[in-house]
Amino acid sequence: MGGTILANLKTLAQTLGLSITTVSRALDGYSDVSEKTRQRVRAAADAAGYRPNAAARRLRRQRAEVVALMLPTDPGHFGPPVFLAMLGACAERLAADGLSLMIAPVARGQSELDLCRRLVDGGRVEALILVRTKRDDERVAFLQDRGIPFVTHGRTRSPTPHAFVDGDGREAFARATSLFAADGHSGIALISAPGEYNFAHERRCGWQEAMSALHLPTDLLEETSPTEQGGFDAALRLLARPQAPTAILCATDEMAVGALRALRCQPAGRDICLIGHDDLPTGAFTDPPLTTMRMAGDAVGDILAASLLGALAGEPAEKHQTMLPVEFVLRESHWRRNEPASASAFAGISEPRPSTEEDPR
Amino acid sequence: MGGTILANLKTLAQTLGLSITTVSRALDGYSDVSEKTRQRVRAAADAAGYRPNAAARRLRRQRAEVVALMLPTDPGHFGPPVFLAMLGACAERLAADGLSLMIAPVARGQSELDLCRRLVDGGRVEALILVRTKRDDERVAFLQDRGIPFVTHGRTRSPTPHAFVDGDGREAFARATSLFAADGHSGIALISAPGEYNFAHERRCGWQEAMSALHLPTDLLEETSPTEQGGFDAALRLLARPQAPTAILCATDEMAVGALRALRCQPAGRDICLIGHDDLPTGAFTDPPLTTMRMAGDAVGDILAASLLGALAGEPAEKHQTMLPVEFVLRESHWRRNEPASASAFAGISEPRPSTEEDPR
DNA sequence: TTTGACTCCCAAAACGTTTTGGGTCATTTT
DNA sequence: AAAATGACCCAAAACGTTTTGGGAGTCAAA
Repeated sequence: MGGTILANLKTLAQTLGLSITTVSRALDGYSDVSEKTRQRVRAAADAAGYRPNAAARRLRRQRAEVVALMLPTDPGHFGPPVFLAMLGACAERLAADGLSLMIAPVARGQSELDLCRRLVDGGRVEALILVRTKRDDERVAFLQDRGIPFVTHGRTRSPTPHAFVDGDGREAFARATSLFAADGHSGIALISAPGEYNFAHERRCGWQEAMSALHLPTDLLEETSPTEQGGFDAALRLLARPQAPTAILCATDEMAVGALRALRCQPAGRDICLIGHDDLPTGAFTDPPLTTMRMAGDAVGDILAASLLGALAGEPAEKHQTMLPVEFVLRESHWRRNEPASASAFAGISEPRPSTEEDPR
Repeated sequence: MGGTILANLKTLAQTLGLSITTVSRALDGYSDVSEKTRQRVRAAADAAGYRPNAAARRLRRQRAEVVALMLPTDPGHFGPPVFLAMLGACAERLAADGLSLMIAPVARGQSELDLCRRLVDGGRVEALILVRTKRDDERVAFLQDRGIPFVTHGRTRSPTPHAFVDGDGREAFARATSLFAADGHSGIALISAPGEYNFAHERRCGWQEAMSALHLPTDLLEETSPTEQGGFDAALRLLARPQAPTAILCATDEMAVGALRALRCQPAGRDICLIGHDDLPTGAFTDPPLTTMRMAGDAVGDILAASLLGALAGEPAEKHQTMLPVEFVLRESHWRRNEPASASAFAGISEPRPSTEEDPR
């Protein structure tokens, strides 16, 4: 119960018979105040429940002490399951360094760049976290031009390097394609998300490169919105082709769930193999259970925060470019139902450690 | 384009040959600057990309312009599916009123009250959003004592009223209990979450009151942690009782999913009816698909923000106490598998509008 | 001419910190 | 005895804004 509503340096100084300067320096641990008075000040400050006023400190220090995370609100948004945990971990790590995490949703009809500007120009933020990067992301260019530290979740094609955390979707989709081929598939389709998104581009490249290396045609491609509906529609279109695929890769699990539903509708669809990406919890319960992939490393939020702190400390961007491996989560949708699962080429790959969605039995 | 890195009122004033005061007032639309100069100022400000420095403004105005949402990080956390959308909507609504939403996770080993104090005392926040309230929530008492505006997601037992948004879990659980009874059940169990949480208490009361009204015993009760594992364990314990229940109510879907798994393990379990609460997406895919309930009204985030703005404007708390009805989401887990679904008393209740998880067929 | 009203502008005082550039003693060194 | 060193402390300036309390003109009414 400190008593008074506000506790200033001024009131503290008056109470103690010291100057504001001395009180401030005492609390900040400068060496030019005696040990005795330092303790006296600490005690008084604690008793009064004193906390330096954030606005005043930020004004004087010219540091916002805030980092914003730009939250996309459009469909195919950043997937909930990991996201919230990531957010929490990130905020927690940042808080340990005196930084607050604020959520900046892009308002309807507002451009992401505008929001970026608003945040930076008002001195409201000191650094930014960008998710769902585009290949050519105008926010990245802007921030680099302005010299504002930032880290992205997902790479970009920016000529000047920047800090990022990303999964190796290209390698993962190439691997999945090869494994499908090893299982005897030759018509391997890709349901891709819009190519402007970097993650979609990478995954498509992985599929394309693997198909080319296998001398298989790369025309079994559908690009659609990264939503369940998009996946549903795209799968129907694939099935309607004269040469329908026997295996499908989906850029995201959300799309994969939609595709799976489409496959269940069509008699020819039930035998088609399918793999998604993201490890949405829902995938464990689809029919058949969805085989998928996920970025390894549970602490993406942590890495994001650490990289940002590095960028803030002026460390070179190259030191904070984290590529996380992508690991498979094998369930059932990837193997041909008329053959034993153990005969699949996928059966040879190493199993990931159990996910948190594990059956508690 | 703008040119210089910083744009002050000072530099603007110098450029225009005006005083700082005039520039400031012109931009704020005061009536005591001429229309001509106002336009001149606007133009110059826009050209320079001027935005008032947030820290300075906040210092002068003694307003943080920030509201924090305390994010629980412990198990049985706030459910992802609604949460992220809610967060975004809330932030968006607040931004429209010039407020930023910051995420304040309670760090490991830190008390929620401490965090509250830290936020308030440093003038870092102007108002707070509390989720997962306890019946006797120390944060509520603290904030009321300090006169800090806040809104909670979930009620509390606080003697002085405060703004909240909550679902009527008591009524919903009572109704579910009655409907189970109408279906011929007499052994209706409740797997409850810790009673210190207000939502858990309400739901338990609903069940208890309905059971008492029906002259049924209320000893088929298990209290456990609000996690999948908790639900799993509790269901096993219920099955092991001499008088096992024939129907089970679960305080949350997460617990219900665990319980469902437990029921599948036991031969006697497969005939037991079960209902959860929260409408987790996962529930649509469990075996059997989970019947559940959810808070109606898609715009909880919006209401939360609006109530907070009301509280900030000094409006009486009573004006911002929103009780949302809870609606059923009927799938399969609630009816006796050996009878037609249409024979169930549940079949008589009105169907909710389709959820976003609807099959796109 | 004085008075008042009205229009447009401004100097200066906050807001609460941090930091610069000393200042005042006492103690030691020349 | 004078000068230098060290240990403590402080006044005042900045950070960039908003707001208070006028001040200078102009014009119309007394």
